[in-house]
Amino acid sequence: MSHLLSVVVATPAHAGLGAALTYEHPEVLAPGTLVRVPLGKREVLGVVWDGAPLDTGADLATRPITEVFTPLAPLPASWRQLVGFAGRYYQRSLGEVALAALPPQLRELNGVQLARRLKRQPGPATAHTPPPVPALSPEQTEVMARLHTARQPVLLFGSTGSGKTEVYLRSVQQLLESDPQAQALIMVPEINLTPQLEERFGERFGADGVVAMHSGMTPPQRLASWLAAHSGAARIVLGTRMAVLASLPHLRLIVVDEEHDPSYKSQEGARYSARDLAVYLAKQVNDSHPTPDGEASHCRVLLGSATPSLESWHASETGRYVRLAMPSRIGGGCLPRLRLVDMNHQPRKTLLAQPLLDAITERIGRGEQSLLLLNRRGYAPVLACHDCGWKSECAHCSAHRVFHKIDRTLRCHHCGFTERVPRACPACGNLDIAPLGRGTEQIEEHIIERLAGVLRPDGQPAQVARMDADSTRLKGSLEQHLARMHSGEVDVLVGTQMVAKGHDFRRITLVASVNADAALFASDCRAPERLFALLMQAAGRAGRDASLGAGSEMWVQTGYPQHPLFAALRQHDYPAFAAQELKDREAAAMPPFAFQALVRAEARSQETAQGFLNEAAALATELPGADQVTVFPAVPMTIQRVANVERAQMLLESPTRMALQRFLAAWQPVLLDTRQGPAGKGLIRWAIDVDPLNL
DNA sequence: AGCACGCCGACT
DNA sequence: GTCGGCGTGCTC
Repeated sequence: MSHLLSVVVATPAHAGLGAALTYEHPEVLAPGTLVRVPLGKREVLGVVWDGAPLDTGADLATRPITEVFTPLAPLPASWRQLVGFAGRYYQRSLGEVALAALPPQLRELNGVQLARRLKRQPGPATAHTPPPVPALSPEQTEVMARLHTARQPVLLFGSTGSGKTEVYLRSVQQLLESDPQAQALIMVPEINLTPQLEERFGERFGADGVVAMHSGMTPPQRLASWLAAHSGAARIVLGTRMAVLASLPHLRLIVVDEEHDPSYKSQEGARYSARDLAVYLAKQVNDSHPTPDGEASHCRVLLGSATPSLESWHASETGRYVRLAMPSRIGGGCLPRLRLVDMNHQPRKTLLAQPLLDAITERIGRGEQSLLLLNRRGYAPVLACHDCGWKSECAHCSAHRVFHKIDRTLRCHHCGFTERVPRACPACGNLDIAPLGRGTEQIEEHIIERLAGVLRPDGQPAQVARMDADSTRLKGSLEQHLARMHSGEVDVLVGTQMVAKGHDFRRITLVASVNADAALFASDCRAPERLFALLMQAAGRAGRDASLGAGSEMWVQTGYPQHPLFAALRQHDYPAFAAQELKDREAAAMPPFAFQALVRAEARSQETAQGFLNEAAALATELPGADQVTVFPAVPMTIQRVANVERAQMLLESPTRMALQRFLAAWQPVLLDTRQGPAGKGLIRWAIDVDPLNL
């Protein structure tokens, strides 16, 4: 006698298969069990899902499950609920989300190999002597006390340097001590930030119970971490957004550090927000373990930021989240003073204003470090001919190729197309072609020139370094850069936003944003919020050493010094900035007061891409929820063409999340049909992005 | 998504 | 004569 079971496999929503397939097996298997099943001519990894199979739909014979991964415990209910929710909410198939959440190597192993891997798991923890734990500040103590009683998600609003990490460490410590099984998940926005976090947690709790999870790990490492988390051996999981989809059977604490960071929103595959899923997951864990001793099994979420997302800030205003503030820097260090340079009063084409150069020079003489920020790598964003107006456009994208002086190339940052810089204008032969605008390479070159002859206290000439995606491409070179910075070898560091994030440089007393204006007037409604966060975060790099803090400064070069954003920045007043932004958002009916989704389409021609979207929209007017959803006409994306593919998008807006969700769910089959019909001819692909960050 | 089948151009 | 391009169709 065979039993019929629902099994989820990695099929995308457009494959025309149901959410789960039906297979047979001599025994009933618990939901969450990993299995290997035949699918067409191949064998794939699958997960037994909850609920009896629905009718198979077609009159196909059900096939038997090939193999059951018996040594592995079934994936927990909270994980299945999370995956189910993510699939529904972000409009992807269950199988796609479920299988993407598993370590890729799991697909390649059979049961025997897996059993071998499991045996290789580390044995009992080696003894660990915890280091002396620093005393908490009054603010930290207060926060720890209030954390304990909060039942909702907590927004930890703490300035840079206020000791948020110590609060995370203490929360983990209390958890591990109070519950011998409990697990904690700590997320950071970037891979770069995991090593230093791993070190801090390893030092405090012993390296045995700590594993990392991010896309920079090798497949065997990822499998090992995943297995350690799934078996419960790993008590602490540190990782990037993907870690929220790990299997953590005893999860009791989730920390989302720098919760405002857009990196938490995935930009391919299922476009999920790891921060939002973290909040959902904690709620799931709590709802599925309603134990009377609630306290012990309660799963907390802690969202930390000095500049929270407006979504989280709003939730903490309405009481959905509890807001706990830590306004002071540890050790009494103060936040840097803002110095605005009005570029209208500088000679035209000034790269770095004289007063800024003087301030940097002065610091070099004192043995202090400076940080120059510019969000453009390369030497100049465009190369242009003064005579005929030729510009270094990419042949395959609607974008300029960036001039990289170091290797004399023009590079497209979107498709990678690279050529040597032409000697003369390719259009008219004129020799007078010149860079337009500035990038990190140019700033580096310029500052080296301007600091010629400037000496450090030790009598050595000033050292300048550049840190961006180009200078850190090679393995280990990021670590090298950081080490040179920490050792004090470098006096001035020029870099893109990667230098603004998280790194704790002790001797920086000056941070300068070379050109902030592009972000000030971008059409995207989130641009000011991002700029504010970036500048605050950058400012946080300065004066971390309290003895130097008093003289630390944040310089901003701008053509619009009266912009209200700078007034709030001067006071380090995020609440004032957020209040103003939220007022504007409410008036404009933008998130978090409205809910959005984007449908994106790619085709060889713009007409095809837009035609598909507009046709699908025309067929959607009667769908459930349509009366509460505004569907805007399809428009070309900001960068319309990438690698010879035309891109269009369509914005959807609704005053309620529910209506938008209902509408999207009903619309998906329509989009699939449209894809098959005449309007879908020539379409390359399409995708839905719920709660998009970049419009 | 994979992996088949299927029908038209340049190679041993 | 075959190898191979990617267009359409199917998978419990």
